Amino acid sequence: MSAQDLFPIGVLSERSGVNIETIRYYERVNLLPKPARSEGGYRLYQPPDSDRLHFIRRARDLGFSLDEIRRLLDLADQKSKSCHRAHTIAAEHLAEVRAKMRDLRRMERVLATMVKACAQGTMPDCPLLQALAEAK
Amino acid sequence: MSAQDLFPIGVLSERSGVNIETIRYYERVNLLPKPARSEGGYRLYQPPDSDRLHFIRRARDLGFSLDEIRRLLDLADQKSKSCHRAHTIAAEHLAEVRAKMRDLRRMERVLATMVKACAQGTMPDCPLLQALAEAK
DNA sequence: CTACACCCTGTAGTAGCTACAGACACAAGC
DNA sequence: GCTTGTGTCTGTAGCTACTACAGGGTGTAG
Repeated sequence: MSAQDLFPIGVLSERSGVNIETIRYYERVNLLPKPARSEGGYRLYQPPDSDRLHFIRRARDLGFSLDEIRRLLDLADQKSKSCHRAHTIAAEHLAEVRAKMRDLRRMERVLATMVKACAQGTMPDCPLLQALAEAK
Repeated sequence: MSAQDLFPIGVLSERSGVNIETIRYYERVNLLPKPARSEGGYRLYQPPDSDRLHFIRRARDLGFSLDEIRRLLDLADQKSKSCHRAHTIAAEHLAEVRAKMRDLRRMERVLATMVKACAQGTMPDCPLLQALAEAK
């Protein structure tokens, strides 16, 4: 890795689409390694940092928590990539995503009904507010 | 409202299924009015507080933010219940819920594919980790 | 009188950032 | 050499919606 490959945080931010503050945050919580520094104290990154940040971003987009991502990165760092453990993490996360989808579907149905009832009526009392007030 | 209707926070908590700490938190952020106090400084609630808390809980279950709930409660407090504004709040929230559902569906598809690929293979490199590492 | 459950305030922690303040670094132009 | 502008630094505080204490007072049953 030659010195020409080094770039400051602003460049990393632009390349990855990740906020500068967020990059520093990831460093603080040990998702990104502490990079080299210039004489003036500026962080100097290398292409592998960019790859790692892309990995993080992609996993975030898929809803993985930072803790899950940390574990996935640890696995990716190992030469003997533990497919099994990665599978477990992803499968558990998938189950959570599906659970959240069920929750949202339930909410969506109730909300849609309420909004519809409210749209129709010039009723004495707002049916939407009444529905919320009703005991479960 | 007679004095016999008064009950302490623990009873309110049990009746509503809302944590005691959470009830105090709701008071602090002005979702619940400051209740009367006993001589010893204990909070003393009345049935309307219970209704209000049920309203909050139901709205929370539907994913409304505390800020949205505050506005809904304000509307519900008015005699001339503004159906129109309540409708707007709920419709916007419904749109957010649907947006979140779309996000989750997208995640779900990708995750399901990744998990499946990983389950099958005893491949040289974990396809799940590779998929995460790939540039978008 | 002593347990004991209940309640009080105030503060700090959680996730995942984001937004400063106040200072230093560095390059370009005059 | 100096100024201007942009980039970066650290450290801290803010956001949502709670939750979890610590360290104390209250109220009642035996």
